[in-house]
Amino acid sequence: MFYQKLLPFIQSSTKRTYKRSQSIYMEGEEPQSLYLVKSGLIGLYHISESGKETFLRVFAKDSIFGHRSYFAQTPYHANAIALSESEIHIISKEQCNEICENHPDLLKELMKIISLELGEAEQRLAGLLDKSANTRIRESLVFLKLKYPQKVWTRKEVADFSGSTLETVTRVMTTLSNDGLIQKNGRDFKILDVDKILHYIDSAQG
Amino acid sequence: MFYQKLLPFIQSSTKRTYKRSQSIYMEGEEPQSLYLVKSGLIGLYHISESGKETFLRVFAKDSIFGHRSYFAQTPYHANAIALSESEIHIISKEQCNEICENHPDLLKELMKIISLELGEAEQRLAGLLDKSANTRIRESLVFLKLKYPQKVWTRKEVADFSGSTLETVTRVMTTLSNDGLIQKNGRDFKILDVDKILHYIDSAQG
DNA sequence: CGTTAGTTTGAGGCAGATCAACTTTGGTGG
DNA sequence: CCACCAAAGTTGATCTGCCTCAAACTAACG
Repeated sequence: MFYQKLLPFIQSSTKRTYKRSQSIYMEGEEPQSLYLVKSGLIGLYHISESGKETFLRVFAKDSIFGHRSYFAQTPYHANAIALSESEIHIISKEQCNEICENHPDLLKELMKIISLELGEAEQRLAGLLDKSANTRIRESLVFLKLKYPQKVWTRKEVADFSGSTLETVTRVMTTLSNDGLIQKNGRDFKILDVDKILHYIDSAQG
Repeated sequence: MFYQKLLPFIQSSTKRTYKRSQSIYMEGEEPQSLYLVKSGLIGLYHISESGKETFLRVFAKDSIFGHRSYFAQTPYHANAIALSESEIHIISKEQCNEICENHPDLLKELMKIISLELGEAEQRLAGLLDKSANTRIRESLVFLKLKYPQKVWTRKEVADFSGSTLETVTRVMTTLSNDGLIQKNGRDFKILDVDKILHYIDSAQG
């Protein structure tokens, strides 16, 4: 795996800790390094002038981030924010260059990662146009909670990820809970029936 | 530039011609090659089960496509369709492998291309959520027509690119034409005042 | 010129955003 | 351990952008 191959470079790298809501980098800044998540959860957010927040990507243990801007050679197009207490390895530009020059296998691995990310982004782009908010919210609940079960996802985070609002997320969750498809525990929740959540007949689109 | 570096590999590659609306590859197929546009215009489309078409990317002279699926090692996630008569070089999987193994500079170049594409996709994703259809249509008109002026863009193509409908595109274009910001010539149109088109006060969002 | 693909215009409806007021949760410190 | 309070969640009522459906029109090409 990618992370394994990267290990030798991490030995000599800086490690930093971030608390929830702390920013690792901000849109517009020049990329100076790559980041590797050692523990915790990082969210990549786009924030528009009007203040609308869009939750673009999640990074968990062993994921890298900051790679897009590094290779595009453009300023960051979004903000990286800790979603929970996180430890991050910071890989310097010099180390990155060394990797690129002398480790084509790692480069190819990175290529695969970014290709998958582009696929996901375009899939979501299309989904925003042909799926109802209700459907997107249900898919996001399943995706986020099954992939990162330890995290207590807020309604706002689900809303920003699904492209909706926290009020609408609340309403969908209330319905799902009443139908016994999820179980609410305080602010947290549990997925009870993945299939029914995803195949729920959405009156908005049959 | 990328295209220049790729030239040696193209000499021995197959060349094919596609008519407007002809498909180069379809979603779900296994990637067998990379494609390089020699002339014409290619559109990458996602088509949902309900039939909704989303226009993801445009490829003009000297752009490659098919690279995302090739490196992600997944089936194509979208359809590549000729938007006008086009000549395409087809670079075989074997040649691709050879490039990856022995030409890290080309690989890094590809990395940059795909990083920029991911940035654009995520920018558009966020735009769908915080900009009105009206704004997105005006931006798309400017982007598509200024970047590819020779192409007579249909209302449907603009709609699929902006995430809207052809009726709404028609209405926006009628307004812009009445205000003297674009000039309609039959089915084609000309951009007259980029700044005013983009800074148009959208009553929907100020 | 006939035919098809593309465009225009109108009328109607609704998903879900927005605004607002209230309740609950869970961490903090006295 | 309890009281407090900021952060998060709930619920209701309203409003609208623009999608959808429908029907008539026109460009462009063989």
